Amino acid sequence: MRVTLKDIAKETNLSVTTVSLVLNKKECRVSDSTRSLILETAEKMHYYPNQLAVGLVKQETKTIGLIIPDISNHFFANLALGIDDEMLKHDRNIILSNTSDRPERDLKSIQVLRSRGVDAIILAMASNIDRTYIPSYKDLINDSPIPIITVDRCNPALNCSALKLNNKKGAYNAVSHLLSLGHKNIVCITGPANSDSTQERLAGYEWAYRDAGIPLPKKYVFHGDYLRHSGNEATKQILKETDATAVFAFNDLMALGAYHCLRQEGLSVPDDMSIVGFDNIDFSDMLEVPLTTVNQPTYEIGREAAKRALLEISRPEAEKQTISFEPHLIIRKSTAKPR
Amino acid sequence: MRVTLKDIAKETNLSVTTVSLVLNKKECRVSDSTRSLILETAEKMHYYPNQLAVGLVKQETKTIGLIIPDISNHFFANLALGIDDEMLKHDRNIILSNTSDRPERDLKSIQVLRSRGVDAIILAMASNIDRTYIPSYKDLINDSPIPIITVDRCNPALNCSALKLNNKKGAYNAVSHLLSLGHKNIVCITGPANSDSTQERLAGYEWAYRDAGIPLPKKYVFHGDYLRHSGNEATKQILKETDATAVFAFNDLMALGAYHCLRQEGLSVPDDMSIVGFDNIDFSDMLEVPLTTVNQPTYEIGREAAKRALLEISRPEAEKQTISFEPHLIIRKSTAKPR
DNA sequence: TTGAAAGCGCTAACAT
DNA sequence: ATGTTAGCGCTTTCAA
Repeated sequence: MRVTLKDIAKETNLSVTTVSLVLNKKECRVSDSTRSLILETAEKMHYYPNQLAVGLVKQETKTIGLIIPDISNHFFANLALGIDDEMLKHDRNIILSNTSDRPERDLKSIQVLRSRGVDAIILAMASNIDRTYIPSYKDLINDSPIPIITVDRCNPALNCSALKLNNKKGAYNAVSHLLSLGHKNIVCITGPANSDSTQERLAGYEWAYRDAGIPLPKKYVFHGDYLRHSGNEATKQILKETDATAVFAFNDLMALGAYHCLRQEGLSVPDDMSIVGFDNIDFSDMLEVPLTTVNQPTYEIGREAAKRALLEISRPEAEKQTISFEPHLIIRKSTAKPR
Repeated sequence: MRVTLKDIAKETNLSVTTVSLVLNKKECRVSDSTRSLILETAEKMHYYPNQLAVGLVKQETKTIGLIIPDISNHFFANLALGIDDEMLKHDRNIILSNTSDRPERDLKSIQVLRSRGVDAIILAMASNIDRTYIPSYKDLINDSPIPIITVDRCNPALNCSALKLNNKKGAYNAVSHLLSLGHKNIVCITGPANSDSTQERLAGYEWAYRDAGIPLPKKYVFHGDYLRHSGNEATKQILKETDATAVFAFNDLMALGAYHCLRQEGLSVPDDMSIVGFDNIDFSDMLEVPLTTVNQPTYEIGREAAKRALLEISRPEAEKQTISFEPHLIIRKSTAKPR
């Protein structure tokens, strides 16, 4: 059995109250002599408080729930790191919940984490949420007794603060860069059609063309699934069906697939084909031809989400807020003038 | 305020005891009618138990602490995933603690997690632990009231179960492969000199040479720090100072650095130089020349660590155990006969 | 078949 | 300056 307040009280012949007061550094009352006596015996007996008990009475656990699709994904790992670093500063811990991108697990996790008394939840929702799930999310999130902050992915029906990259602007930047190099026929490799980010990036693509006053190519949408292989396949199709001079892959993994396909075909990047990615994962600057890509400040988003959670914990009446991060195009070697 | 047992008791005109009994599925006692009444009102009122309270009385929180150096590192992220997946099956959650590879944070985290009542801790210690820290680790870990399982890194002075890859064997396999291709002059790019894994892999290297009855090269140790850049620098040095035909990098990141250096010098892999890595990170098979490397079954190690933790929770008297994972060399395109 | 009461370890309002 | 008491939400003996 661990050492408790009671043990220390007994040892020092003082009351539990006094011990508690001292150990919680409430300066008031208590003489210096008792104070130091208590401090010493606590030290000696290796006392440390039972946070379960503290949490039970204070109704606050100094604990935050983090729900994400896949911790092994570079994006979410960095997000988690940002959150944890920020929480550490505030002596809070995070309880991790990995959903394998399954909506029903999002919902279950929210319940479980609440059961565990977390003070707030940071949620990166599953990507493939079909309509039928939305009401359940709404039930759980709108009017939640604790703050819930969504990151990366959100849904307009949800009444909660949200932090995410301005995907549309990111895509706009990427495509504008290609257009300004002189490319006219730029094609996309998208993510899953029903994902928010795909829609937003596609809108950014079209916006860039409109803005430049250049007509859209006849066919420019090639579907991928955010995994590398799909980038490879889509590129094959692109080579067969179009005379595109540039490819905008909606993430770096698919851009990598495109590289592979082009190499197989004996084509060179960027001489035969320019490529832009999205995400700026670690490896995009370690490639033989470093990849031009849109940076996602994942770690920063994590930190800001943590800060926002903290704020809403201390001020539950605070207005829900949507915080948008501005994308930044990193120009490397995979883009050049068409020849 | 959340719905409590008491609320349900009041609503149904039953006692808290009965409600608790039913909701915990203790089949005994209780008539079918009261049972269903309770079940229904619990459902209706959206009751879910306060795990803090449960934990307090049961002295078990169904919660596991995970202490790792860096969740954004592919290795630890996969480890965490394995652990979480396994824990999910057993309705347990993990509390994450990121240490930035700082030993003092390891120690602090152990305390904090205990304070939070975790039932066990899985610990991947900081890599740069100098002697002065060992006693503190011993104090905290040996005779810990809860099981502590170390993964990846351990220390012989610690009395706890440990899971890790057989690094020596991994290095042996890698170097034997190169030797069998006909390479005689194979050099290493190591990790930090004071790290366990570096020592073990170096021993494996030498073992392979001994085993093959081939004399060791005059100079074969080049120091790196497990980061990419150091692989690049070491390779420059290797080209200048040796006539090696193969490089064994102690991790994939440094192997990547070696690739870059060789390309800069206009040399080709594997024609001019064979390269073997260690870890098998995602990207090692996405390179222009896919990397031959030693696989670490990180996810599996995580799952096994979780299982071990569970076992020691249920049987605290169980003998501490050291579990070694057998490495597996993945032969890709970066190794060939010397020419 | 059901309930009362004690207690897990702690905090905080209220005495003294 | 210090102690008494109640209670956070739950489980669990023991009693009815």
